[in-house]
Amino acid sequence: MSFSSSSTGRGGAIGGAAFSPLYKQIKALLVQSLHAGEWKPGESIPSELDLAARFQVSQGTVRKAIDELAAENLLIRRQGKGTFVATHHEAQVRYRFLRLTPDNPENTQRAQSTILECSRQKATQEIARLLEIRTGDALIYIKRLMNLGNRPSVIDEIWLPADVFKGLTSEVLIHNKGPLYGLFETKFGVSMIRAEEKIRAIAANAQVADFLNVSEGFPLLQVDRVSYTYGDRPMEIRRGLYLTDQYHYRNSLN
Amino acid sequence: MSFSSSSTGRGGAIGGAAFSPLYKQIKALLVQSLHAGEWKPGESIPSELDLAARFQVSQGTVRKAIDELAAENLLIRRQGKGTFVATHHEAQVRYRFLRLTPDNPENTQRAQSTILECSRQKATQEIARLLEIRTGDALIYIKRLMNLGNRPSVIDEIWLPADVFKGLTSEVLIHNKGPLYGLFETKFGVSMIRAEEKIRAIAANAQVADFLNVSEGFPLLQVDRVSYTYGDRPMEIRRGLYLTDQYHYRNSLN
DNA sequence: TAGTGGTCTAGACCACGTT
DNA sequence: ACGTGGTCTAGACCACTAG
Repeated sequence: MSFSSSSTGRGGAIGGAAFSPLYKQIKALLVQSLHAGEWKPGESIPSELDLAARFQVSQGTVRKAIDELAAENLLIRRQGKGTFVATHHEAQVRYRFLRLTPDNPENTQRAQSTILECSRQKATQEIARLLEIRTGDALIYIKRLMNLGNRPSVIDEIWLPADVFKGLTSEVLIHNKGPLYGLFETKFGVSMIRAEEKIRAIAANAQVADFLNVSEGFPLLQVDRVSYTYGDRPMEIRRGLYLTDQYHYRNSLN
Repeated sequence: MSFSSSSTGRGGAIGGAAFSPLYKQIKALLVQSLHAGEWKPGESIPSELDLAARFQVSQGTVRKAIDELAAENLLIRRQGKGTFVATHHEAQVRYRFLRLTPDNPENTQRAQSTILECSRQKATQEIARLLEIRTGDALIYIKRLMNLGNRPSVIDEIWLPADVFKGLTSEVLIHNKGPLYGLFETKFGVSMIRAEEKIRAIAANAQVADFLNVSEGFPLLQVDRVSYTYGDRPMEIRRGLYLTDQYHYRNSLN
């Protein structure tokens, strides 16, 4: 295929004329296939040469598209084996989105969660805004307690759009082993690929203090998260309260 | 230059025989030049073709080396202009390593800092370990109060190796406009390129509460940071206490 | 041995910024 | 018009994994 500006080929803009390189267009097509479920989490995608033939471009162009998707953790490259769709199942012990780490690395964090509640709610204005749905739309609400190293350490409140997570009940949650995001992939076809968090220090209220075995007013980390699937669609709101006297939230700055 | 395994070319291992691609070797040479100060923060480095000639490799190989350095924020590419050494000066308003953001984005955070203390200390065992120096080595200790939006919001304590930051006094700090890391680049030739943070929720003690205009016991974010220069050498320890009732620490997960 | 991703090259042309 | 980074191609060969 020849290379030219946006008026040519896939993804040409209608009138804006924003230049979009070929590999970006290929990348968008790959994401589209991922979103459509053509290749599922954990599976391998076709080889670079196969994709090059399919899209009628050179291997190098496919390569660059895959490179970016691998950098964004949508795909995982394995030399000699192939390129695989990222999954929250493999990360198993090391929860991909949980940045809580023991101060003392010897304490292997055996995570274990207890469902405290699983009910239906209607979306408040705030949650509707974040999930890009309408106020009053049906939500599934989950409240759970997580133990790290046999000690209650995290309380999570989770809000999900009910239409997408139809059939998500307390029973399903209790039977689930491993990360919640793994369940979302397997049972509901929702892959979480990115999240934004806002972190604050707050004081534990009476109820929370009771669950976490601390006194009322004890300082906790409040982590407000919005998780996104393919195409930057928000799919989950989560508020986590972390006990950070023996754990900390780790972060890298570049 | 031909392409072969580690026994060939620059960077060949002595006996371990770990394979190192050419572009990784070029990358290491570039970092070496950056560290040596051949190109200073804000300046441009030679063009890709010049570097290709200098290292006797193809432009594509130099390109891949620069790509990775740009991804790590050591270099900044600007189409049509050149490739520049990253600096903490340009980031000016948007402090590169400060993740504190107003809950209400309208509140433009006018940062302004007051030096509370600048003295000499000897390294404790803990700080010596983190800075990879010896216990008892000379340190410069800085304590400062930062105002965001005309409200005291952050208290920082900073520990620096005295031999590297010779001549860093209270006067120098007070006269400095802009980010501290900009001062480090200009006056001491130290470029901070990466940092690791550990975040916890703690209760304000009496002294801190007084500085931040809150009551004792008020929940604060405690951010412990280690900053690194070229070659992963730790060069700064920092403990920040953040008031997060109107601000939050933002983070992206991938 | 075959297939996959990973590296390297050489050359052509495009987009952007400056002169 | 020129120089810079950005995109694309085609082809060769290397490294890793599996059958």
